[in-house]
Amino acid sequence: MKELFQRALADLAPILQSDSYEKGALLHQENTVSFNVYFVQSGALRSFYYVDGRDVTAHFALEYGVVGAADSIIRRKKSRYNIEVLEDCQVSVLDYQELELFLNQNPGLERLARKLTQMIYMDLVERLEGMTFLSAKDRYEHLTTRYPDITQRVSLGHIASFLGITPETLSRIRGQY
Amino acid sequence: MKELFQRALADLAPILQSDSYEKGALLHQENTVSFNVYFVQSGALRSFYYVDGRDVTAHFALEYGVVGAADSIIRRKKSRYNIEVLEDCQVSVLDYQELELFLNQNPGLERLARKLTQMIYMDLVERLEGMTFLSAKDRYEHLTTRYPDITQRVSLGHIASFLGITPETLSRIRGQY
DNA sequence: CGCCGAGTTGAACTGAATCAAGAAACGTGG
DNA sequence: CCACGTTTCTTGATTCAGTTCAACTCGGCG
Repeated sequence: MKELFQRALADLAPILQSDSYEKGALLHQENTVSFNVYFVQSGALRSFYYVDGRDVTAHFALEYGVVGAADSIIRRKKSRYNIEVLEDCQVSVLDYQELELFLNQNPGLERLARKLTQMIYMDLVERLEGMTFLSAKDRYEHLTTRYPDITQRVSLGHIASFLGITPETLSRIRGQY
Repeated sequence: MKELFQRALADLAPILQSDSYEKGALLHQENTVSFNVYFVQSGALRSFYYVDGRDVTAHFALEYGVVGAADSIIRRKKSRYNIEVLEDCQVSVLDYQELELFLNQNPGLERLARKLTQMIYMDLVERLEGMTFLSAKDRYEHLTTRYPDITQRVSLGHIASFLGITPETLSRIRGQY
């Protein structure tokens, strides 16, 4: 992922914009349209949505991660997601519509764009598989194996909803060591 | 999806190959490499993999659906998936590597390819969300709403594993009407 | 200090899994 | 076309992972 990320930053530089945000900032609000894709250089963000009043984390983006309102970008409609800064961060922002124009003029970059999408896709496939047949504990361990420092960096409540369990269950899982 | 599917068939015709297969055929076997993408014109297929001996359906592809060994295509490695014909079917087969060459020569089709990928992606997003906070019953109802005839066409065991529940639970859900 | 949100702990409850036994449906060969 | 075996589906009893609700602890911050 990291190499691809770096290449994307380099090759898309002409249409990228660097920005930094503070913890707590809301980069995108549900029910609005946004074509922004954030490439995270440092810090941590998450996207989340509400399910009957309950805040559910859809995705975490740490260093070399990417986050955006995928539904808005793809369907060109208002998004169900919010994007929040969890740690002061430095990001490169890409406007997806600009990207499409840029790709028209630089077809040589199409392959890179495709690869990036594919990585994001495979990530989701893995998560889906985890959700269908792993126990809460196994899902937690899988997450911490992939992102060992995540528990130090984001609140356990957010991790719990990301894993599809309650904060209480997560606490008990963590307790049994 | 349907319109996009039709456009893809038309625009990619030069590199597509029509084929038909009988129920029971195994179009792809795990631990082998395959770059084939099947566009389903009629009939039904599924992809599945094994989790400690248990057969788990990853994806169904009915009319206007698409199926392939995504992991093999993306990572260019042996796949964990099998692809099986559930109903006699007519498909258009696309070799993903050929597609990439074809796209180099026809950059005008890049956008179509991207859209197709995006649809597939959003499908997965929805499924993931369903898995994280819907009950077994709700997931079943969601599936039958989207594909009303699926219960007549594919075995309940396959549907159960697709939904991440046991056949017994599915049977009970269906019984309570 | 004292509050407040985040995390923990406990007890009761519940949705779904498991194990086990039958009942249908299904296709294959006589 | 029927009989048989196999696979698929159903039903029941029990167990278990995870939820819910409620109370309590802790660390930071006004």
